[in-house]
Amino acid sequence: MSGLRERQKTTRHRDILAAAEYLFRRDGFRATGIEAIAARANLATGTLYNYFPSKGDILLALVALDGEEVRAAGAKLIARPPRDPETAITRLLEIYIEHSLVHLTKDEWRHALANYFLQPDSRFGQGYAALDGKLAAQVCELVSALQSRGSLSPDIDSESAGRLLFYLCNSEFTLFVANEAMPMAELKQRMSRQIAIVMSGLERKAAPLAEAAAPPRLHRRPRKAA
Amino acid sequence: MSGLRERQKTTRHRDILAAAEYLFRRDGFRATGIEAIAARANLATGTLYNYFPSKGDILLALVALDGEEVRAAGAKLIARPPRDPETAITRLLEIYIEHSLVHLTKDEWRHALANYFLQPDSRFGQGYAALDGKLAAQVCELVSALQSRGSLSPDIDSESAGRLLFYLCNSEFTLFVANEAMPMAELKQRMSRQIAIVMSGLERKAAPLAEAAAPPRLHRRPRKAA
DNA sequence: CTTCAAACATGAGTCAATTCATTTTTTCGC
DNA sequence: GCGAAAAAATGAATTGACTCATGTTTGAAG
Repeated sequence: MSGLRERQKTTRHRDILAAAEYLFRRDGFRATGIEAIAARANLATGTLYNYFPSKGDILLALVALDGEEVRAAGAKLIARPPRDPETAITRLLEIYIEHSLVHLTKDEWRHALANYFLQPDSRFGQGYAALDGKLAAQVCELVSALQSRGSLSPDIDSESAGRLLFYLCNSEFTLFVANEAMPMAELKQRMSRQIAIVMSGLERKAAPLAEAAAPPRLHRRPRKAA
Repeated sequence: MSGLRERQKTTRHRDILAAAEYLFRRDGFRATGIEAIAARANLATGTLYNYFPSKGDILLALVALDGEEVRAAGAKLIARPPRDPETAITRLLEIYIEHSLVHLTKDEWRHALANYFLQPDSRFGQGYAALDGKLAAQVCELVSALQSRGSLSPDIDSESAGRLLFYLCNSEFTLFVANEAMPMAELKQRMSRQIAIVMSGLERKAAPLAEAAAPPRLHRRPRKAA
């Protein structure tokens, strides 16, 4: 492909995101006008729309960038997870929520969530959904790893368990974001209580003697159909 | 209180909601203009804003009405819950999701969620949050009832467990709503898998021999009332 | 039955995101 | 290089939710 055009395109893409990142954080999403972003990125408002289909999509693109960082951080933990399974899960989910406010404010998260629901099928909406999917998959992966290491009962569908844990995290995060006043400590506390409950369902039943007498009732579920 | 004015106020309130309900469903939330709602309710656009602070708040008010119905339906089930605890929980959550599409479309739910995030602190945003809270509380109540009936382990915080179950439902519902194509059957299936996992953490541990060291009061088993 | 203040209704006006017809720039075959 | 086609840039026009200055109705005191 032609060099100049491609390069300018990427440059402008970056410029827009950088301008938006700065202004959204400084003035808030709502108060930041498209014109201001365009001006800061040295282009006309109309031009901006050649790069992003809407203001909301710019924000979702920023969230996606952030998400990629989180995914990488999570992957590191999964590579060498803590021994205690509950600690391992808790750590992973804490990585997610702790990272969440590094580059984005609660205001931005609220608007990102709103914009996702407004256009879940747009290119950037799908990007957001895909990100969520990747993180959920990461939790599933960790559960699976803990199972094959023998720390968790192998009888449970790691897919469902991972989803459950991720959605627990997500729901509490959502609540956290909707309440400007809630401190992160409270979010963590609420999360850890629920993690504990899930883990008690996932842990290897510590009743070796009884198992011989009464076979455990396994909650076997049909495998997810592709 | 003054009769005429109060009555006219309630009437108009109702008229607006009725008009919006009709138009949102027929044309979609976005395509429905404020002017159209106002016209159908026989008032000027400006007047409408004396009753609802924004278009989104009208939708949230509709959701709240719907939510009240769901709460009532849930209360009935709680009054006489199925014997099997997993069935009881599943039924309650299914009531929620089945009811969800009776009066509202996925499009409306998407916009309702978006509007909630845009204004979680507005009067109607808080109303939405309160509704969520009430439903979550209902699940907690059911868990608690199942505990005192002896169907579930009494050692678990019913508050956290209820929240966990409700959020599981909510998260999957959210996914369902974001994917126009997903059928309700898939939503139910995903939900039931995760419910199963949570329940295995809540159920009375069925390992009597191995639990010798555990506090004896765990083994109290009241007869089920006939 | 008047009168007045408060509450309510009105619709033209404002504001900001998005679109679009037009102009400018880039690419590429010759 | 040169001209036409394609791609990108532009900012004025559009759109639709929301506001506000103004006019109208209501309820109660005198």
